[in-house]
Amino acid sequence: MSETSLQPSDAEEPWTTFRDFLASRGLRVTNQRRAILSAAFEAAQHFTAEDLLEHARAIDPTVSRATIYRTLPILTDSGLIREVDVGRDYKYYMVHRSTENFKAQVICEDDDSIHEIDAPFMEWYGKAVAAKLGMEVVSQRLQVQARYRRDKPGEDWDHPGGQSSA
Amino acid sequence: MSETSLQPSDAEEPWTTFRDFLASRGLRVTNQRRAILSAAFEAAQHFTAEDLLEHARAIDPTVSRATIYRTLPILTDSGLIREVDVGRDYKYYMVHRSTENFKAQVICEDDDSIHEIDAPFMEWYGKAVAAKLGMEVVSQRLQVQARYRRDKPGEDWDHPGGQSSA
DNA sequence: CTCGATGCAAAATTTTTGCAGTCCC
DNA sequence: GGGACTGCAAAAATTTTGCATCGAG
Repeated sequence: MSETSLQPSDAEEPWTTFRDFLASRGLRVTNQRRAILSAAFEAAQHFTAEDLLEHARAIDPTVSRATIYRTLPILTDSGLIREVDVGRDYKYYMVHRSTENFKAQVICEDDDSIHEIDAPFMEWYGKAVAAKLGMEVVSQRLQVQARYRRDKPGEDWDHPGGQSSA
Repeated sequence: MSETSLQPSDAEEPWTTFRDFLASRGLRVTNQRRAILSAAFEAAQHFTAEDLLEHARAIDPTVSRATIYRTLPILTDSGLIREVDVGRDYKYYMVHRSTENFKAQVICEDDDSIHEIDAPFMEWYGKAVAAKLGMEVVSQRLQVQARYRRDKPGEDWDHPGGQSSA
């Protein structure tokens, strides 16, 4: 599908969205929040609170761990960031690239990279299942844990270039 | 509580499996491990390590928190227990009822109950997607977070009666 | 100015680990 | 009897919170 993966304008959109969201909640725009947002969107893959702290500090050294933890819920509420559970450890987050299409996540166990695949009918399926139980869908995800058959190295924060959208 | 509360044979099978698994690994059979296994299978829903400790102690008061944490990995390795991520807190585990069919999990946000629904074609889909990426599936899950439209109370450990398998 | 936001550090939670005693095989 | 297993308690690791100060609007 049309994937405007990395374009200068991409850095604008999240910020606009975030700024509007803050305004709508009567929250304030601060340098720390801006730095945290930027750091999150610089991440090629999922990240932990600690990862985010490190990268946000690279942008604004005054960012503290407490602020990271206080900002993360705001970001998830805004829909810009999403929680995911990759490994079995801490909490992981990742940028919510598209709100439009439902994506299946293929999580590579070799390098923990995440590939997002369009799976539109999946969304329909979830709704049907929930409806059968008399419920309504809040969110859903299809996660496939898999591993490469050949050694294709994955890209993380520190290894730019990694992009995955089949 | 009583051991064979649900079905007489149900209490046997997991234990046989577990015993064999322990033997295959050269691990020993202890009262604590037996109590922990029983407690896990008494759970109607998912549970945390702390929940498991409480219920295991009801069976064998000598069970310690450390042993719970040391046994949990063994249980997951054996395939009898499975990790799930329901809310956003601690680790949750639940009994791995069926290895046969792929199940979609409908997680109710109102009461955190989990309904497992057969979704066989989902498995096929995951395999296809992974194959397209040159990977092979290790495991997969479809989780649907939903909420009731009417207040249908959920069943937890202490509230027997809750069963869900559509 | 006003009140939200932040940093720091202490606290709260969940999970892990060292050690000495216990008990399965 | 040997070595795995356990309980206890201290330690780690992650996330939360109180308080004084700072800064956005």
